[in-house]
Amino acid sequence: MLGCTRAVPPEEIVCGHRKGEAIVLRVSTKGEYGVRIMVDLARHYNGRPRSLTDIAQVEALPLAYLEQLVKLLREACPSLVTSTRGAHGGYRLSRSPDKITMGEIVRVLEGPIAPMICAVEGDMTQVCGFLDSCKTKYLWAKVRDAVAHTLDTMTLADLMNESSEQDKGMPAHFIALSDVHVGAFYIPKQQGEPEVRPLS
Amino acid sequence: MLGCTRAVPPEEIVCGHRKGEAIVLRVSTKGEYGVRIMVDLARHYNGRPRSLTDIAQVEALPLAYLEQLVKLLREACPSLVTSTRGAHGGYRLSRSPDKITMGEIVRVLEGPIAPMICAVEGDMTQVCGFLDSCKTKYLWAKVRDAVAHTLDTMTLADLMNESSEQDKGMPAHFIALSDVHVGAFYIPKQQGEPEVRPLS
DNA sequence: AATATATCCTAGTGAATAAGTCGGATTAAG
DNA sequence: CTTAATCCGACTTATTCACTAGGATATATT
Repeated sequence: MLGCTRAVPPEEIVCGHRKGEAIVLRVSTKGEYGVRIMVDLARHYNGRPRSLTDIAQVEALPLAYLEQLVKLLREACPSLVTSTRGAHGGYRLSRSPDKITMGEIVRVLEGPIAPMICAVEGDMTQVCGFLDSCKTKYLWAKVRDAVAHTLDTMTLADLMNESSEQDKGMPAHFIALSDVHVGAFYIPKQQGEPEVRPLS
Repeated sequence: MLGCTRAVPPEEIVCGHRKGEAIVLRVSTKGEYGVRIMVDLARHYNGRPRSLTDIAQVEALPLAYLEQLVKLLREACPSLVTSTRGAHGGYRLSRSPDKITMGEIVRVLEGPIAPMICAVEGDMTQVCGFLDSCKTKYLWAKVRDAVAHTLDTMTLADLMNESSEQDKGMPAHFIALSDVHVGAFYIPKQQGEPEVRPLS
């Protein structure tokens, strides 16, 4: 249901990612697409294994790239998805959605949460001998903990239920510094009919 | 007092940034060095203007690069630093440290806070017409708000006072996923004596 | 058995960004 | 009038990102 790829030469229009947009604390497409995969799998939790081909088509994302991401999800310890090979194969969540936190997913896909490597999760005293005199350490550690807390207290099941209340306005008590407006959307060229018809 | 540059070919050792380290929600050197400049200026708040040459030497960062960053701080509206040109010139904070939030600094240096552009600060409804069916929007918006709240509720003055209590152990209730160990540090080759003697 | 449809695996690649570098112009203090 | 500083913009290089390519293997259906 989503049209959000990066490789869009003609019009350069995407959803979660676009080129040349200067924002901070970015999550790469690995994290974005990987979370999408997990949401899709959660949606089909009780059912036959779901193929990546289907996910790629519905989300309008490149299949070969998703294969790399799902590999990370499968090889994680403990694993997040299980696969069945062959025809009618596909992927399933290896646990129920309420047993999977978003922090787990994001860390598997993107690595530890840290604004910079001297503020990586866990013990930091080994990282930089200067840290005693480094006031900025405290700042980045606080940012890291805020993000980690947000991700670790939300499960995949929580996310599935959180689709309605956000529509009636977020708090939005922070200053809007950006002014992004996109008027059209990328429709991947497919051999058949595109089943997504965005913003006509 | 710090040795933390990126361009370190021989040994590849830095503080806040190192190459090839897979972490998520990264802040670039622009943000890191820029915050350092502000901390330095806050430390010298009541005094003669402080030259970038001095800051570059003390922090062991490239002067020409810092010039680009301080330009952002100066041209911001409202401005964060003011400059006086000529000999014995330099920079000063344009406000007292308790009137400057870390959020303001980071946004000036790095742009709006957003894990991805469809979760940029402010109104998001224009960004993606698919968002109704996009569960992941809620996740990234929450991450963004957590970061923004952390940065917006901390002033530069707060950061100056926060050097002691962090030493006696952070909460550290999050899982350590990384295991970063650095044994040595970069000492920039200077013509004279290096006044920083790290970890010897 | 053959075919179609999946997962699985490793390299490679082009574009974009990050992180500086370089050369010079302007301004003011001593 | 020399020195030390800010100011400015173009250029460069390394790294990372976001894929693409080309297969090998496994299994359900015909």
